[in-house]
This record gives sequence, C-alpha cells and structure tokens, in this order.
Amino acid sequence: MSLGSWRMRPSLRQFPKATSLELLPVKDGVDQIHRSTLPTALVDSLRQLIVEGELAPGSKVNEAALCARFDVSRTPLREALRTLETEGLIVLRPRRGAMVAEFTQAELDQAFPVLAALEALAGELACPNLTDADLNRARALQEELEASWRDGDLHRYGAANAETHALILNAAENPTLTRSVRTLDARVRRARVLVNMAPSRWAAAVAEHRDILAAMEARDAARLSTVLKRHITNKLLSLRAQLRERGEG
Amino acid sequence: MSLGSWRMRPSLRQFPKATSLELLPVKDGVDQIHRSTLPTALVDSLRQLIVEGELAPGSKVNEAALCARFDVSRTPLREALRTLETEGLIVLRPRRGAMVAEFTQAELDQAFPVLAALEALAGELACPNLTDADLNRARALQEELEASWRDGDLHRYGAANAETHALILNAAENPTLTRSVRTLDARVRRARVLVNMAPSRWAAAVAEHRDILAAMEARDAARLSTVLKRHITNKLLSLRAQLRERGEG
DNA sequence: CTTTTGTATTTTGTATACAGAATTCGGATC
DNA sequence: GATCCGAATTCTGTATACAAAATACAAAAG
Repeated sequence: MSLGSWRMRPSLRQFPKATSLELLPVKDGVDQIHRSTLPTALVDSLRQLIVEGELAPGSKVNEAALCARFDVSRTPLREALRTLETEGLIVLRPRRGAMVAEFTQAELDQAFPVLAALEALAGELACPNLTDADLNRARALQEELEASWRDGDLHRYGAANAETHALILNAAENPTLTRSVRTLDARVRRARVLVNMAPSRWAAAVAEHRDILAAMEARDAARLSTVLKRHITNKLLSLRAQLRERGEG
Repeated sequence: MSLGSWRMRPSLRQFPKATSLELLPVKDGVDQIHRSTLPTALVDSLRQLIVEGELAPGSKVNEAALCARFDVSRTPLREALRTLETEGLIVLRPRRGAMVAEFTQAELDQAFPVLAALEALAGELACPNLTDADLNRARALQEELEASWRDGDLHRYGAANAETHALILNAAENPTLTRSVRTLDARVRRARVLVNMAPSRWAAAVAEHRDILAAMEARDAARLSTVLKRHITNKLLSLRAQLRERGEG
C-alpha cells in the first residue's frame, strides 16, 4: 500500500522533521502522518528555515525558487505562506510578494512582555494539574540542564530547556494558550539563533530553572507563575542586550 | 480610473465592511484598499460570517458553495481558509475539507484566562502612554456606555465597549499584543452572538467600566491591570453561565 | 431489515495557464 | 555621471484542469 502519498513528489518526503514546537502533542488521530498535505509540511519546513535563520529576516521570498527547492507547485506553497503570515513570520505585501518578517529590536521588545505574561499564566494553570510523573520528568530534565551546562553543551541544554517549558505548557491543559505561546515563541526563537547565550546568563538560567522546579514540587501556583515570568523576562532582557551589542559591534 | 481592482469580480467589491476588530489601525499605507486582494477580503468576510454565527460552529464548509457565493475561484478561497485555520476559526482536516471550529464550553474556558491575562497586560502597558486625548475619548466613551445602557441599546453599547478596549490596546503600542488579542477575541466573540447580555451583568459591566476609566485617569497601571482582568473574567464567567443555561434549556 | 459491497458522484489537493502588475535594464536626455 | 523613459522580463493573483480520496447511493447478500 502506498501510504496515501498521492501525487506527493519525492523531495518533500524527507522534510517533516519536527521542530521543537511540534513536539507538543496534537492528538487528532493515530494516522496523522498519512494524511498530511503539502501545505502543512511546507509550513513546518519553512518555519524551520526562518527560525533557524536560513531565510534571513527582511529577505525577499521568491516563490519560484522555493517551489523548485521543495519541488511543489505554487498553490500549496502560497497556502503555506498565508499560514506563516498569520503567524507573523512572513509579511505578504499585495502584488509585491512575500518577505521574511523583519526581526527588529522593537519586535523583541513587544513580544517579550506578552510571552512572559503567557508563560506565567501557563505556570499558574499547570500547578494544580502536575502529576507525579510530570515532577519526575521535570527533575530528570533539571539534571539534564545542569549536566549539559557543566559540559558546555548548548544544544543539549536547549533541548532540555524546551522540553521543560513544553511540560509546563502541556500541564496547563489549555490548547488555546499553547497555540498562542507557540506562535510567539517561533517569532522570538529567531533571535536566539543570532546570538549565543552569554556564560553569565547561562548560569543564571540554570539557577532560575532550579527555582522553577522547586515551585513545581511545592505546587505553588503563584510562585511558579512569578518565577516563570522572571525567567522569561531575564532571558529576553539578556537576548536584547546581546542583540544590541551585536548591532553596535 | 479603475482603482486597481484588476480582474476582481464585482460581487466581492461590497464585502470589505470592517468588523469591530478591523477598526484598529493597521498603518501600512494609505492606499491599502486599492491593494487588497481576494484572499484578504475573503478572510474578513468569512470571519464576519463565522463570528456572527451565519456559519455555525461545527458546520461543514463547502468550498464550491462559498466560491459561488463570493464569485471567486477556489485558489483565493483556500488561502483564506488557511488564514482562518491559523486563527483558530476554521478546522482543516486533510482530504475531508473545512469545518467551522466548534465552539465548546471547553474552548471558552480555555480562552478566557488567556484573554484576561493579555488585557491585563494591555492595561499595564497602556498606562504610561495614555495621552490627554486618550482620556478625553475614554470619558466620552464612558458617557456613551452609560447612555446606551440607560436606553437599552445593546448594539450601541457594544460599539462603545469595543472602542474602549481598542483604545487601551492601541495605547499599549504593542502590535504583537494587539494581534494576539485580536485573534482570541474573534474566537470568543462568537459566543456573544449566541446569547444576549443578562441585565444584571450589563449593570455590572457599566460599573466596571467606571473603574477602568478611573484607573486610566489616575494612570495607575497596576490598578488598571487588575480592574481589566476582573472585568474580562467577569464578562466571560457570565457568558459561560448563560451558555450553560442555554445548553440545558 | 440490516449489513455489505461495488459503483457513481462529489470534493479535495495539486499543477498549470494566463493576464496584468512590478521590476529590471538599456538607452536617450540633460 | 545622473536621471528619466520605455520595452523586456519576472513575478503575482486568480482561474481552471485533473487525478485521487472521500462520500453517497444502490443493489446484493445475509
């Protein structure tokens, strides 16, 4: 049986490798993969290209070039661009085509209070739902964070960090919230690719994660909320400082 | 001169009547209207149909029927559906077409803490930016609220209410926040069409708006934030109660 | 009468065609 | 050399074409 990949051209087959955000469960059916369509796959692929900086902020997106690259026609590509426009990663100017959304200082400044507020809310909502399994996983992730920090393994650290936040978001059991955070996070994550985390910030982040874990273990919603808000705020303040420095240097 | 409506078929010409959310400034250029494209216009039209309940939650969306109704081909219609899917108003199941997103109790329960948190943030950010002109407008709107309440004019009240919230959101000067609120608000607004505001709630809402105005006049960010959060929470709690009642009755 | 199976119809996903705007580029003018 | 104009080219917006999946439906089997 052909797995229902009707008319799907070969090159995209390899693309649906999930970004960290896609790790969050979608829960719609077991056989989702078979049913994925070109626009959906393209959204994931393009988002990854944008978030990882391969498609640079402000650069013009050439439809024909992307069609050739992914070996698809313009129809599904354009649908994907519409989705990314709504997510804020692409800007579509009528009759002038698509550009990768600029990534300005101002945008970061805008995004981070929103993200901080939403993550704080996530913590608040998550607390009463935290299972023992969640806490065990959180403890394991904390060890992973500490270990990868000691080893200076930024990539491993990033993965554990992302999973910790995803764990809290999942425990909040609020898909609407998850969706909002996802969208914003994709926009902010682009900055993280541009600059590496400063060593001092890294140490602070690990310490903050200890506080987060402690609040989770205490199932103290107010405290978890506060700590998460501070954590996100600090992270983004540091990011901003580095971006500014980089902009001047 | 043809206003640049190249190949645009006549029936859509009349559609871009803005919903209350579209009142928020977009600031991209003066000649936006000339440049609008079919998918953009369709998004507005369809969103209105969904928010106003003409396209009922859970109902299947027939592409061909909508194409006929708006006299457009499937290409722009499908792009519009992708946008609405990203906004959460449409659910696209591969190979099974589009449905209007269900509007469940659960969804409302999810949306409202998020919306409350975001509106609270808006108030906090808006306070330092409030100009005297903003305050004057807010006072005028408060009078409008009180007058339409006394006259029992729900429609007029709704307009003044929407403008008040838009004013605060605008003063927050955070397009990222505005975008998030917009999206969520469209989803929640569908509920408001289903049930009329209860008289007791209406009186309470007017009183809460007085508090909001007072906090604005005092330029007290913390208080405005608190009051707004309570206002949104109360509004949605009442909505939920009425929906539940209606569901049982 | 219910269930099943096979077939006709509808609908969806994708590719392609085509008109008109936007952009590019070479030459003419200052 | 810079600026303006117009033709050539590229790109965008939309419509249409077509194959495969989904659905509806009717006849056959139990």
